Amino acid sequence: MTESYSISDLAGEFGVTARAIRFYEEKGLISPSRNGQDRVYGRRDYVRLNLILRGKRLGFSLADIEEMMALYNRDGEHTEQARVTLDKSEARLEALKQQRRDIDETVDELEKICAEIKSHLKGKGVVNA
Amino acid sequence: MTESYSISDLAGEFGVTARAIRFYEEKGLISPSRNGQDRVYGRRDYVRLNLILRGKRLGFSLADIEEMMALYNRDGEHTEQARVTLDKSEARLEALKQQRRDIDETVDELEKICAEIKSHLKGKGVVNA
DNA sequence: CTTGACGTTTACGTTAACGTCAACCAAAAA
DNA sequence: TTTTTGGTTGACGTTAACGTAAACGTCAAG
Repeated sequence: MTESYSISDLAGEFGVTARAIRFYEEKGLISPSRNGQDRVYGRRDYVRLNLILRGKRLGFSLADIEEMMALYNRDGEHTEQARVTLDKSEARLEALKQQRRDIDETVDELEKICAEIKSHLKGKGVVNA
Repeated sequence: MTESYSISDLAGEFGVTARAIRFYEEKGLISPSRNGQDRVYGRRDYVRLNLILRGKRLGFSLADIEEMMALYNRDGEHTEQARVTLDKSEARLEALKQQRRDIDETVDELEKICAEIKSHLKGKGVVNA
């Protein structure tokens, strides 16, 4: 009952190629178990792949994504290491918030453009949406 | 008084290399005028460079950015072309909104991590921020 | 039994976005 | 006048993130 997936299951689910998935493994971002020679992906791998793709949508490099995922894997928490993790997390947060500001600006501008075009198209029976 | 900049002025202002700026020009994203052989950047170039860099922070490719900037340059607006522009704008908007959702999720997760670490570091006099 | 469908590894190819010279010109400063 | 300082055009180098192809194993269906 421990849900498992083949490589093409995952490729299908997430809309990526098997090659890409193997590549992420090669980079150490996921580590599926094996059934003989074949890769077997479990819940953990599924979640990680999801995180990877979200990171990609945000424009992060795989190296960035690896670092971010490491932040989730805090274990024993030695004090010194915890501080490092905290600093990295806060740096990431700053970058993400800058990104959100950038998005907000861009969205506003694009929405204005859309509005203008729509009003331009008005009175022409061209609007179908 | 028509404010103008040298290539290193811009490079300094935006924290990019002159090489990068020339590269953007080579790709047709900006087109400064010339004073003899030297490039002279005006207000328009300044604004465009700003848009380029914002696009980059959002993880867009230069080709994407070029397309987005073209959306701003609507001119005579032939009806048919206007529809194309509208469709493209709306597609971009969708992608941006997805990106915003991704950011919100990631920010939430990172903030939780920060909070946990902070509480872990409490009672240890290690918190300096 | 052989033909797919699906999986594997190994390895070279590709594109984007610059970095890094080299070799040059021109004006300003020493 | 020689030397900076800042700019220019090639042209080749580099890294990331896969794509693509070759060559092979495996198991179920025809």
